[in-house]
Amino acid sequence: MIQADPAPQVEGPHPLSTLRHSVAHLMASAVQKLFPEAQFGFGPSIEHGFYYDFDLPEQLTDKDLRKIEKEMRRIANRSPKIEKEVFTREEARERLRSWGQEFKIEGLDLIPEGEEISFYFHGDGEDRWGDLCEGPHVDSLSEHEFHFKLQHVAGAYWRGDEKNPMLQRIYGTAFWTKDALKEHLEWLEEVKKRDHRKLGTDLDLFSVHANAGAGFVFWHPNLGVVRRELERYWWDLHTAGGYKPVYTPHVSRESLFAVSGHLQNYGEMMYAPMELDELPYRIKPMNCPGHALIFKDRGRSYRELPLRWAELGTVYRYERSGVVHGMLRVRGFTQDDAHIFCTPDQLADEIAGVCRLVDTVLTTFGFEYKAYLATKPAEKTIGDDEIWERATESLRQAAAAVDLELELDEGGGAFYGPKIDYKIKDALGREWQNSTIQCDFNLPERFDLAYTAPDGSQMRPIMVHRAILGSLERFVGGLIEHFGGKFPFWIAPSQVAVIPIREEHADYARGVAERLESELFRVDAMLDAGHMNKKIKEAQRAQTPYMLIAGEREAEEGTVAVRRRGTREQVVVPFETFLDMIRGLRDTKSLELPEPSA
RNA sequence: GCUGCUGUAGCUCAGUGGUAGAGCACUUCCUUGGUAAGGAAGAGGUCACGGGUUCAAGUCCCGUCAGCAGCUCCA
Repeated sequence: MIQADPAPQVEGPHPLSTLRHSVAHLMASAVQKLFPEAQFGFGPSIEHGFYYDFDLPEQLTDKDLRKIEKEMRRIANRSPKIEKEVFTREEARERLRSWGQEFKIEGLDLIPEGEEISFYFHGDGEDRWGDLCEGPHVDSLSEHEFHFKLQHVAGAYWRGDEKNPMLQRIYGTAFWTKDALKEHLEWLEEVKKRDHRKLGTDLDLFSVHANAGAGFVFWHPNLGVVRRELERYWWDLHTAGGYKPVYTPHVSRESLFAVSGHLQNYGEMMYAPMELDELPYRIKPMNCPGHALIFKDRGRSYRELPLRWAELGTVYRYERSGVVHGMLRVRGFTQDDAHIFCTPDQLADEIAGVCRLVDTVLTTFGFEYKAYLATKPAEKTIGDDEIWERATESLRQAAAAVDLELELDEGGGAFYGPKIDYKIKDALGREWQNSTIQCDFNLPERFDLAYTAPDGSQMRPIMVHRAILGSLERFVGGLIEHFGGKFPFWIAPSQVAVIPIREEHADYARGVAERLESELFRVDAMLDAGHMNKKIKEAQRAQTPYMLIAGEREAEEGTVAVRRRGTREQVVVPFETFLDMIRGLRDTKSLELPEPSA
């Protein structure tokens, strides 16, 4: 995963965000010049640039963007100053009305009473243009002091509400120097190359099919290997962590989801019922009801708790057609789900255990993450204040116990309990939620779960939902981008390519390949009569971590010429030395790809 | 779901209402090569799908499906 936009945030006379906001104004004035009927929405600076929303009589195309850029340059060439003017609310309203800017008038009404109301103007004569805006802005718009590019146009709802009309949004970016802009654009190209959808095709990892439906992922053998290694690792960790495997059906009677409440609260995300023997059945959107049924199957004692049950459970959810995205947002996916049934006293320890597990897994893949504590929402919650406070405190304690820093997400909890969410970043710098730890007071109540306490009374357990990878689809999609297709040795689809120099060396090469295979390494034995150079190229293309090239000398000495992914140099070492090295890489799940030392 | 764009060979993409194209990949033969493209020949197509306009549709129109950039919503 690309860590961050490497474009240097070159020090200009103002912060980059101020420049970008001013360029957004410049763009808006150019748009008004070209489309006098334009209505204006909002036009802020954003992480990598800026946008401005317009209501226009015609649909913009990329061609229009070039025209607008040209007009922006013409205006900027006159080095217009940007000037601020303070208005009273009534003056502002009057001005906006005279300009016929309905959206802006709505914007004016959003400004709280007592706050300063300002306009920013730039340009002279016919070019004069002003906008209701709190600023700040750069002093002047001279084209020699900054560089910009308009990137694309997209629809966006007025004030982000899908009930409102849709405006046209133009995205652009701006920097103080030409080099910084260039570097940013190159970074965007790099991001595109690492897109998991592109690599998914290039490396033969996965596919989706119009004929199967949007949002359903087909894992090809190469990615199947990655998944299987990941699952093996996951089960090893969970077995060691005291989790027991459970398996629950994909389809259940609808009444189960009425008990769990999913039908009422989550119904629009669920697939339509199917009828069997005149009863409605549903495909599961979550695994928790099944786990609750297992808990409830017999009486439970406090002596059994905590119970930790894990399932790689495949669920199906209806996602709106416009939101599906490669492997990152799909309609059928497998959660690395587990539920912990425990007493309130055990909660903090259990949470701490999960936090440790999350850290172990995310660190193994070199992910950086942030954790958020999501607390009780303002309304519509279940459970009394005391249990909320106690659970929230347990989450805090647990985090403190494992030195996990929590950012507060006030009121961001589920209606059924507080939670800790983890977020990692993808190649575009977008944050994706993967790991989550959620306390649930609701489901135990709905299913009337109980255990017998030491005093013989029936007590309600707390149920902790937790996922570490989130879903295998999203996590692996993230992994592809994180590593740019260059998987670490232990999960790489093909780990070692074996290439004889000439056909007569194929016997020695075959011996090498068979020895590797006997130790369960994944070997691409390229033993046919083709050209060595072609095989090297093919192994490079496939991102195979190591190539072993064997000719006469190697066959005589029992060595291999090792060529490491991403390099052109070879190191000749005894085959046994290489074997020892890769055993170590596999066993330690190393992220490194070292050169063997002779 | 909404706005806009796109859909031609495995991949990347040309294609002006009148015979379906290129490069790479693939197959076969030749080449026996010490670290990223040796040579020749061949095969490969429901131009996403359905309807319409037209003497004639990959090309124009409508619909459906899928993809892309966003908005909105989520693992």
